[in-house]
Amino acid sequence: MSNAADLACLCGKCTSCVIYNRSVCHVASPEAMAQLNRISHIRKFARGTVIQGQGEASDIVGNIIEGVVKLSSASANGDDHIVGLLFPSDFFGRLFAEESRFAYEAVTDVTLCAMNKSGFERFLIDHAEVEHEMLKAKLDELDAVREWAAITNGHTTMQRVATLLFVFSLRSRNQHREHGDQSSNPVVHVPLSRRDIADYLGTTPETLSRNIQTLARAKVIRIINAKYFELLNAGELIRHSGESREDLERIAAR
Amino acid sequence: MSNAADLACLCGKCTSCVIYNRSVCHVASPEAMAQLNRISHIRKFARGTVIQGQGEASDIVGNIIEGVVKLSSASANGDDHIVGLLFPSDFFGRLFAEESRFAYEAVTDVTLCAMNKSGFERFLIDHAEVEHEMLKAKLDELDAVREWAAITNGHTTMQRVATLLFVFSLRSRNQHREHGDQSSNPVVHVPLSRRDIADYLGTTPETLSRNIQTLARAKVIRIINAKYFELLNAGELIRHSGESREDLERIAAR
DNA sequence: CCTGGACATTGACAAACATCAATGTGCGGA
DNA sequence: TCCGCACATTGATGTTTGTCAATGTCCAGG
Repeated sequence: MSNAADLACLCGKCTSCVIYNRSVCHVASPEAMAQLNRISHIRKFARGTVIQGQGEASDIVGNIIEGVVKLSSASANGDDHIVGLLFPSDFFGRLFAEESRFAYEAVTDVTLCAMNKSGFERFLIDHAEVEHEMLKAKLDELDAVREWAAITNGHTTMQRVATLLFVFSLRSRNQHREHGDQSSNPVVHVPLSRRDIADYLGTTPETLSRNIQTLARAKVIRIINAKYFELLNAGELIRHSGESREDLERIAAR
Repeated sequence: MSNAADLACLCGKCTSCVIYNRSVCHVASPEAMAQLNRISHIRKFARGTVIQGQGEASDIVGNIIEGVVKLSSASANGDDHIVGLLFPSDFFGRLFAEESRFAYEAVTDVTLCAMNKSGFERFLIDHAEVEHEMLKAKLDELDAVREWAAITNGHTTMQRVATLLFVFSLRSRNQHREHGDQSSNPVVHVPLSRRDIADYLGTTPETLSRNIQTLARAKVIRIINAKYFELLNAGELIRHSGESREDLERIAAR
């Protein structure tokens, strides 16, 4: 991809990058930052693109600047499960392994701050302070994955659906208000298809749909269209999730 | 615990430690190893002991030398879920966080190579090669947790039970043979109670028991007692798991 | 503007699972 | 050795969920 290189540093200096403060880059020294600027370049992927296939050799890593990426695992019998979602500022790719155990697929159009994997690995070994930050980020991610596993494991489908909707509502807080009206109800944007949501929650599109419609009939949410919901009654949604508000906020925070 | 300090270095030099080759320690330089010897000490916990409570301040970390530790998360409504199991050579505790999101409980009698958390954190920052190894270990763990989540998520209880039994059979391979007879069937040791297994698999003790009995009636396994099974037909067990043998071996490997 | 195809919803039914209750089993302490 | 208690198993039953099939809806491309 020759024009990928042309796009290098489109983000300007890393310090003006929109995800700078939330990504591991922010601990890099000026010298390190200059090197990051050299080895990174902006790449864009259209919705639906498999950026990295399951079991494929892994050669690209980086940070997500815009969009959502799903991490999925397909079992032998054909059905696949989404084991993670990556949002802006999340690190993308599998460091220090020959191949990736999971497929990475763009769920929306995605903009990536991409780097050559082995190049970034060398960078990390030379810059212990960034590697240290990476370790901390991965420890947080480990907690988050385990927490999500605990939720999908022992809860009813309704509880999972409510949890997902509320967590997404917290994530898109202040991002979407209908007509910019601050006094109207929050609008929740879930950029996944029903099938993807179902795979993420460990259920089927049919069961998922029934639960969403039940919440709508109970006037907890209003379905604007397939990917947008108006949150009518946050308290009821929390009640349906079976989690405490604090737990939900912690889950949304990462 | 005054006699804990007395037990320091009971394992002799770290290089002769039974888990040395599998733990992060093996990349430490002689100087680093000497320091590890100074800050670590052996601690033992009886079966059932909560080594660290959920949400408690985290001040102890280390490697598991012997025994099994469960990592669990209790939700507001009372039921708790096991989000991980730790075996010998696995790292114990939550680095670089004020408190632990999960409870750590000794499932069997446990021997730990324990260190003060902040002491080990300082050690890691001074020894980038060990921190690098820790990062690699945590990346592997992340893959493993996601893989396990994919299994518990979208499979039937029978598939999960078969998967667990087969993975444990691979882990205890060559460890248990009835009467030392190498030609007899493998003996699988599952050191968890039915409730713990159920919590780990996201089901109930009753459903779990029914599935185990079904496997026994089908002569896939023989129940020796509650925690020991003889593996009569590995191929059938794999078939019931719905996974490929390679996937199961990878899961068992970590 | 119309149309085709992908996606979402709804319905009917069967299978899997949780729950409640009772019975069986094995282990450790008196 | 016996007893009591925790744990495991079994049974009966109702709920939840997956599956199969049909219908409805939305959007992009002609």
